[in-house]
Amino acid sequence: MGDNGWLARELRHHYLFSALNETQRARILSHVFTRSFGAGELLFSRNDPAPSFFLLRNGVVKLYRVSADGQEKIMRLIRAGQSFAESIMFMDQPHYPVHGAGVEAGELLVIERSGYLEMLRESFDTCRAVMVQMTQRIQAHWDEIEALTLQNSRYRVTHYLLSLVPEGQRGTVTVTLPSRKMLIAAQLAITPETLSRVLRVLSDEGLIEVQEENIRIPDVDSLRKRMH
Amino acid sequence: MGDNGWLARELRHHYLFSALNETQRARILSHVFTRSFGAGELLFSRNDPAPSFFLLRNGVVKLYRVSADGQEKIMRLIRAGQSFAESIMFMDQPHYPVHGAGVEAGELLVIERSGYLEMLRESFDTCRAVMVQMTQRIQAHWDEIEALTLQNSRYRVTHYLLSLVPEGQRGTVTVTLPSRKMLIAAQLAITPETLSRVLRVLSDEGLIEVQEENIRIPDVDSLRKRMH
DNA sequence: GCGCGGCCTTGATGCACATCAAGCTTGCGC
DNA sequence: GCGCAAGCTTGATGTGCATCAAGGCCGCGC
Repeated sequence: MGDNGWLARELRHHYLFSALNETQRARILSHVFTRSFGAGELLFSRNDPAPSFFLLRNGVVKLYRVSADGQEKIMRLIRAGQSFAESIMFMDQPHYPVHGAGVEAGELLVIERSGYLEMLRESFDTCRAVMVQMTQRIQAHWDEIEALTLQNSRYRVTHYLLSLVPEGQRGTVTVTLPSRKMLIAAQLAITPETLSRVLRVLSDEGLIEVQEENIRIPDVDSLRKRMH
Repeated sequence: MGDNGWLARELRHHYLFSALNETQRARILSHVFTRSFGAGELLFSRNDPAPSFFLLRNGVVKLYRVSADGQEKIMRLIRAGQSFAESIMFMDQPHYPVHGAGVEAGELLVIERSGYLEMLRESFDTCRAVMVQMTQRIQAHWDEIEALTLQNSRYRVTHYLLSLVPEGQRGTVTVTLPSRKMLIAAQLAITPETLSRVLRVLSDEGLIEVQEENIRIPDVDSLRKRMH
């Protein structure tokens, strides 16, 4: 991409690169380029051959699947600083397992699988960092599968709201929904109508107060107690 | 464990150990012991501190979560030769994220996290093998989340039946359900009643023939075509 | 200004699956 | 043999969420 100085500096703080030494990091730059995209632009389709994975610099990206009848489920919403599709590195026939598309225009780093993989061989610490990430991803999936099978929509919405509350916060908190309600519904695997209704019920019960995309939670603990 | 000769021989064929050299494999044995368990016996609970992961030698183990009202969702059913809970290796506060219990009595190898982790540092190939496994697990989770959100019970049951058909097989196949129908239902996140009814419908449509736990599929392709 | 499309809400209706309940079969202990 | 429990099936009923439909609000282009 030409201007490699700040790129190297930027990469230093991401777990995929932080454990590499300067030589390695310099070497990897030849396998990296940037790409910008618009809102709604398709980045890759499910089952496309996957030569690269990505690091999002700014904007928002959705990873999603589509059912036979066109319904869409967002598997993950990517925000600035997050990497995605790393796992294609460890497939022997790398293909993207989901669709990827822009939600808000932005720019991403495209990292070539083969080059990075070679680098991995030399850095156990980076290997370990990748595995830590994958483990966290697996945990998240289990939580989601649990929520989908063992819990109802009220639980899922409440759980989501609580996930927006800063760690360790108690008492009264105001959170801001990080995206349009439609997108949130698609993540929680409910319809926008249901999301709207659940928020209504919660606010009728005095557990939350909805003001546009700002949600005031008078008491985090009592919300947590009444998830079911 | 004393009798280490066959143990070393047994381990050689498992991906967690196959890339290690003899010295390493010998060294790891001091971090491994066996444990036998009965049907229904609890092996570990969700949130227990997790010093070890496991390799199942024989019997069947279920990994599951339980909802507030006692409903049980089987996250994974482990069979002889499979390892599980490896991912606790990469948590900084290792705790089991699910319950584990015997389904059919058997015996498992208990592998200490710390010892194995040290070994990993020395073998990129093993690292890579672990990452490949984790990647496959992640794929499977995405498929499951998709099935839970985008597909109905008929699809899930059909998909499950087709997963029992040997790779590349076409035409007429007979598969045997690998466990009691209750357990299968708990994996597919449906009730035994619904499973029973779906099988009934499929067999009324001539797509399958049910004979106890043996299921004859006259034509794999037409079953695949009529999943929805 | 006005019209239009996207997003959100609210209500009426529908449907897939769960729940509840009863009956059947099989295996096991006595 | 009998009684009993576990697993499976089938039918009747219930319910949570989706679907369908309509209306309000807001931003944008004309």
